[in-house]
Amino acid sequence: MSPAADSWRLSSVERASMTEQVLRELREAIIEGRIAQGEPLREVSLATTLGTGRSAVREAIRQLVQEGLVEYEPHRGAFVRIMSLADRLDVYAAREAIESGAVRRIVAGPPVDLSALRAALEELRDTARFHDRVTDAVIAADIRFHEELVRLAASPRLERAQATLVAETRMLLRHHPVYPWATYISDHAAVVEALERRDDNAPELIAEHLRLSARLIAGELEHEAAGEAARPGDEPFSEERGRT
Amino acid sequence: MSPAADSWRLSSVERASMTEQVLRELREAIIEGRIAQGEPLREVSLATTLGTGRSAVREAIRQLVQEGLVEYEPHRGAFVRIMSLADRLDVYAAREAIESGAVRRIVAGPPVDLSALRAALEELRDTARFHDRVTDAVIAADIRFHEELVRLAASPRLERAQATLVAETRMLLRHHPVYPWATYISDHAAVVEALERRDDNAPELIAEHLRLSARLIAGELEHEAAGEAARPGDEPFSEERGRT
DNA sequence: GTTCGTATGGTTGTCGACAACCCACCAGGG
DNA sequence: CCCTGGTGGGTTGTCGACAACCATACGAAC
Repeated sequence: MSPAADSWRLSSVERASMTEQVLRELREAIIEGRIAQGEPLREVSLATTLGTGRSAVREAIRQLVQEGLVEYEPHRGAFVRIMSLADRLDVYAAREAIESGAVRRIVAGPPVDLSALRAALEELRDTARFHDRVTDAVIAADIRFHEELVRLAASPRLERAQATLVAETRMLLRHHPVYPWATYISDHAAVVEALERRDDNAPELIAEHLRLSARLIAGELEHEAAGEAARPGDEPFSEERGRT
Repeated sequence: MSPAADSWRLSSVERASMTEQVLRELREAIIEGRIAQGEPLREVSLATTLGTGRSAVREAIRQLVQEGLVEYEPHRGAFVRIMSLADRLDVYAAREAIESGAVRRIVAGPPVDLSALRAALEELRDTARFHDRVTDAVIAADIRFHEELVRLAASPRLERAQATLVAETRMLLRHHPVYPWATYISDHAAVVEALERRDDNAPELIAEHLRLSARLIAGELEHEAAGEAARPGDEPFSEERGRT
């Protein structure tokens, strides 16, 4: 009955189900752009190339639909979602609602332990210090910080809502224009400090941070919109601008 | 090539896939409490009773997991989620973030057409007038209003986030204590009026409305928590209090 | 030329079968 | 008595097969 006789504290090893593996593989492939936007995801084709059955692929695709990376049309199949400018802005609009809502909840509720968030901030600082551009490590640290932030609100449903936006966020960050580093770090630090003071302005700080990111994304693409000039907010972002 | 030769404007009739039918059936059964909380959802059993195969049931269950009605443990199966008091409060906490975020977006953005929202409000008024207690019709009208509200924010991702909370909301409303009707209607009306004035206080109004609902739910159950007094926020809400 | 019907290849929707797995039970040894 | 190891029933994980379906191309009739 001694529940803690295993004092080595080992992290539970988890076997990955077939669906899980396929899910990860497809998600990474889409985020990294190895599968182009608009491309169809054929079940049998993917199943054979991944060396698995259709069921696993099907379930993985269903999950990717939830994450917004894939679009599904009944009897027609799944397609890698084409992210219009409006879509990219919407990711940040939704994140603004969720994350600022979470922060609002944190400052309104009882005091919370901020150590995990501070640690995430430090890691973000260090990672950014060693990378002069937006690498996967920086992206991971950034996501981590925002996840830790929402976690403090102690709302499983807000966490879930945020989780469905993580994949899209990662995708966008990969194509993010250079963020002014000083501002980037200080934005995050400001949020932490505001939380330490239990400042009512904290929700607005995180919101403003996200709005800035959104504006950068919109700004980067302005010349594209100017080039086509037809229907702004409808062009996929160019993965291969300048290639071939 | 004349795309509008069919001037009758008929609403697209949609055949329901097997999965869709199973999904609806299970969802209603859970919301109405015909399947008790904690009850396991066995795939073969459900498949045979519903006269379908396991695939349909499986996919439906996956969707219900997303909607928060069902909990899933790998290799163990699916179980109707047991909603603790904390869970019920969390539904409203998440809704507060999403809906007040949506309203914040509406008042910050360009003016929008409020006619649909006004219509929803009227319908809510009329429905409530003819029902002295919380019926399915009232619930539907309420949900409709809040959906219309978020819709005005023109954010697909916020709509999606809200959609995942609709099922749980319906479930909670069915067991909602009597809401003071006058306040109930005026709360909604106040939001619409604030939007008409493009009032900065509109987000706070909807947030307060949701907080009131949450408090009512918490209040109703206080004596239960007092009765057990052990771990508050962990008891499922009693479907059969006073029966048999 | 346009419209309709029809054939056809490829894809998804749905199903049942088999393997992998979890869990409760029981027997045996310390 | 407690722990270990094995066993069996029931459930999920995964797969391939067949049916239903969609889109296109190709004629035929007007």
